[in-house]
Amino acid sequence: MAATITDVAKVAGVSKATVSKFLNGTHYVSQETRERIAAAISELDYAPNRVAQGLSLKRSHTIGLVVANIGNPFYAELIRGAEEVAASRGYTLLLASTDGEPKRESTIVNAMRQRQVDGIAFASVRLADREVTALAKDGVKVVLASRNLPDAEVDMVLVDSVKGAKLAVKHLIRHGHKAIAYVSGPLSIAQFQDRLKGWRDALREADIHPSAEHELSLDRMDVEAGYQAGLQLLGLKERPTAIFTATDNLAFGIMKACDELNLTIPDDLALVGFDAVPFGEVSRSPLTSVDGSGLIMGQRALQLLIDRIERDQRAPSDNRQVRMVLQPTLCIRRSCGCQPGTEI
Amino acid sequence: MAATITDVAKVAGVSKATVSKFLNGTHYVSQETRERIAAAISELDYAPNRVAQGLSLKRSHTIGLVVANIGNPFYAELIRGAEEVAASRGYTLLLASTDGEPKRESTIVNAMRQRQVDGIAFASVRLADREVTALAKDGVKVVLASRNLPDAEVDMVLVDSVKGAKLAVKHLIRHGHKAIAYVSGPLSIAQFQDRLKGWRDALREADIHPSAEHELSLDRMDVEAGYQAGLQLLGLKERPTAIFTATDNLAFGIMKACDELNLTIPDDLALVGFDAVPFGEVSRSPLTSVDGSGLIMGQRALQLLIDRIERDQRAPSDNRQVRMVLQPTLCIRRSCGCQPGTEI
DNA sequence: ATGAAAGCGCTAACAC
DNA sequence: GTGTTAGCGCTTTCAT
Repeated sequence: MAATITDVAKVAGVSKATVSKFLNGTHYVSQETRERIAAAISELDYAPNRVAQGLSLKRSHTIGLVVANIGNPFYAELIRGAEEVAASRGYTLLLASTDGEPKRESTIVNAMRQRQVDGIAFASVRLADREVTALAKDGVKVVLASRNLPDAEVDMVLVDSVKGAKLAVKHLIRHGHKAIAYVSGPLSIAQFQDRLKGWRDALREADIHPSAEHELSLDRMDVEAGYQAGLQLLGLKERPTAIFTATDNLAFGIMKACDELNLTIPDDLALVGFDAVPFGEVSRSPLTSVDGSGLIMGQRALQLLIDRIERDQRAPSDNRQVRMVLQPTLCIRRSCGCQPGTEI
Repeated sequence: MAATITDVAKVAGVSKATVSKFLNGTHYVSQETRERIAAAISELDYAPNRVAQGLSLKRSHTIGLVVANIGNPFYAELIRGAEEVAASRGYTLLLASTDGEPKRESTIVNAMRQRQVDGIAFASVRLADREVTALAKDGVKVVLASRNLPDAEVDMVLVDSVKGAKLAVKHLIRHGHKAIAYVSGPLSIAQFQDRLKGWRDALREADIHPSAEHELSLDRMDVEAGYQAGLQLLGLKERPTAIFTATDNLAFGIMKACDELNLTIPDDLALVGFDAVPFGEVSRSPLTSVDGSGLIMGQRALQLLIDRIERDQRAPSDNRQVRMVLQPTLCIRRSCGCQPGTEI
């Protein structure tokens, strides 16, 4: 149905090779034949078949993006950023979501490799450091977005989680809180470890010793999980007066729990999240949150990845690993107890 | 680097053709050679190159999904549904977002065609009916998800918007409201026209004659747009006591406006949205909304599309167009004025 | 400056 | 049952 390079060549009265050269500007083509080819192309409405091109060139101009859960607004933002730079640089995204299942993850990686993606961006890794490193060694260009595998030898972009958590907790302390709980995502994820550390450090520096019951780690990070955690925490004898959560979704769940228990935020409970998803602006109580910039992370990750892919074209096996760490800021709204105009 | 079918053939001591036959189960292969091939495959860790396969078969097992804006949770849900069935049926998704720009849309379509996608699912079309029809005639399998192009001859799955809107407005009327405004997305989109019609019909049936000022149509559908609309509507002398919005995002914006004006939902203003995105559960006021089921729409759309793609393999050019229309339900929370336990 | 030919990895007749 | 061959649409030496 669609025209091929052979059709164009025929119509223009030249060889496929010449058309190809014209198309890629790789060799000189005389003014006259250039015009004939151009005419043929527009006459036939020809567009190169990227699949064939890919087979020949061994480059698909396609990048795999794997996220844990598209429904989580943090990933949605990240995808948005990724898609934006991919498109602007002539790549398209193959999207897949793991739903947190490690098994799905390797299935996905295989599927992507078979499709000859030029690289893979992971916004979700359950794979071990060594598996990721193995991938990279195997020639697959990899970048980690918002995930920290300390020992994996691949590029990554992440937010300084320790610092972010300290920002959050110190802010809560400044509001006068002492009983500040931490609700975490899976501790197998380094970023959540870091946030835990930030929480601990901030408390220690203020000479506060948290009750063991106030440190909770969940294995999911959806609203429902946060809700359960909220119920648990708020049912304690020693009830926390403030909670810091590892992600906004978890904070939203806590809001739901407060709702049910007729607790008011921030009066009965102060709350600070992590990610600063846009939606926090219109959540039950406007959510104060550490800005992890999903959007920017998605953008940077793809830039890094594409840079590496294209660099590798001419200077194969360049091994400088880059770890880009973004500085977090606190996005202050009202769930922390601040009043408009009188932020502290 | 990666092993090819030729390598496998060599190691197994057979021809490529035989390996291919084994792989696709398309011809009989003797028990013995089957074992030799299997051994070779696992020894070499071979996986077929889908690009080469695609070139030969003219099928990429890839489907393009184009949405307006990934950041909108409605689309996020739709993508989730789409990804789920695509993956389960062995396809992967090429994702692109238009940001509402019609120009980006045709760029995207071209890019996807060059990549030989087996079909395209549009969750966003600014293209005219005839362009979409042209695409279909041109052999591209197309499905519309949550978009209604009345004259396009392609499959579509959508929610009954007229009915959904009536559900919403009647509910508001039952709550005693008479001054019920409608905040719409772009009226160039048929679904929003339908929601407008539903609003009008419901009012007319109740013998209510809406003020012209209470019908607002926006050209974007983000929270910010809703916020502006809210400010405008709530600044009116004849202030509405209830608002029905064409999408949840718009409703969230209105909540923000209420916040700023110190208006309480549902006491000062009742609100009903459309889409029932999960987040409505934890929005400023739990949002009552027409359930448009983004998730289901994404699933169904991909099923339809894949069915058509695969059907077309054996019975080319089957032209029965299918329009699947989902029945909306009202997801009652609290922004409409209902109390837990006493829904009306 | 242009063309002929081989090759990318796979499938599909058609022989044997 | 299995192998030979040609071909999918493109790029790329290597000649000319």
